[in-house]
Amino acid sequence: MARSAKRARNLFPRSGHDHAQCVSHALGAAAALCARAGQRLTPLRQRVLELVWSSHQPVGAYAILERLREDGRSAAPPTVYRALEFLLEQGLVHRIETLNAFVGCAQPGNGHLVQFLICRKCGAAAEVEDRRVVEAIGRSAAERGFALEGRVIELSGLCEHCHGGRRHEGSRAHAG
Amino acid sequence: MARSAKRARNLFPRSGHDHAQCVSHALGAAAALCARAGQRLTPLRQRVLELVWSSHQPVGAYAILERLREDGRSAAPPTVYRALEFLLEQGLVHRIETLNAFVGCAQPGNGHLVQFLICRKCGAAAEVEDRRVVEAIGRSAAERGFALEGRVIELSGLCEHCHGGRRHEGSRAHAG
DNA sequence: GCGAAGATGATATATTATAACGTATCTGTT
DNA sequence: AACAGATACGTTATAATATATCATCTTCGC
Repeated sequence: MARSAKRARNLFPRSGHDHAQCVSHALGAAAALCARAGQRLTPLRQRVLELVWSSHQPVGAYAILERLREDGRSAAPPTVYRALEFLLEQGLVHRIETLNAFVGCAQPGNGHLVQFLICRKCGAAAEVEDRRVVEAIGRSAAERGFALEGRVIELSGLCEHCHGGRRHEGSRAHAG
Repeated sequence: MARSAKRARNLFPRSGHDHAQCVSHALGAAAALCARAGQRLTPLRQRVLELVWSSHQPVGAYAILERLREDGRSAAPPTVYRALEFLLEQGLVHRIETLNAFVGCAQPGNGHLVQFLICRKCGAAAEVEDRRVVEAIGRSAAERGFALEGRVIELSGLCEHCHGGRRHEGSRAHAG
């Protein structure tokens, strides 16, 4: 299934990781996807995407707005929200409901059904796509006669770097 | 065990159901729980709880505020938010993140880990507690070295009453 | 009744998000 | 190149949601 390579990816990158590469990878993928979809990744939209990717912590719309103004642009809330709306539609960013904030999509173009792990200490949000979770939720909804359309699954806690590296309590997994 | 009786409960009550009973049941359970916990369910808090329970649709804080004012009370946003904070702490109401709104807890005092099914047509939110979903999520987090603390699981779609009674269709879904 | 803790009142403001309308830019066609 | 329609962006105003702060009142244990 060629999944093992993907699992090796760092969910919560270490603070020392090469973040410039995260950004350039995301921007490259976005450009490719928009080109394929016939959508216009304008300079403004690209810049907003870049700002969303400025870290692995979800970013608020007004934080993005400030940064745009620091760029010297004239920008107002709709400037940011419209760009974000576009990026959400293209699947390039996700909205984190519990934070009213936005984070770059780690696997754009996958048509994925994702969950988020959100560390309350470092603030980072990791995108996870666990088939078993998606299936359990799908079954749960179906059994109750509910025609499922959208899923918001946001899990808070402490990431691997923020809780002393102790392994979880209760399940058998080796990981890493 | 002894779950089957509970499963018979209507997730999404019919429009014709006896809602007064939902409310009085909720208020009674709340009074009992607060008494046991040594917490004060003041008239204001009780009234806010009653307003949250005014339907099975999540209610916004400002809608509650208006109703309080219609009661003749002097009320301001903090009035409502403080009461809601109390009710959330006691597990008597839930916050629906995707709606910025609040809904009564169907099973208070259970220490439950719940999911919500939210109908985009009728607006009702049903509280679900599916062990398999909770377990799948717990395993997913644990395998990734994430110390799970909080779960927000909000599923949108059409409830049994709003999609013609058809049973689910394989649950194909959109990207995020 | 007294003092401390808790709850509410009241004012102000912060934060997040959208409506509405005008202008500019891009795209495809002639 | 000129045009027309569609799309994107600028701008102003305002809506919707949430919290900070301090004063007052109530309740509870003593």
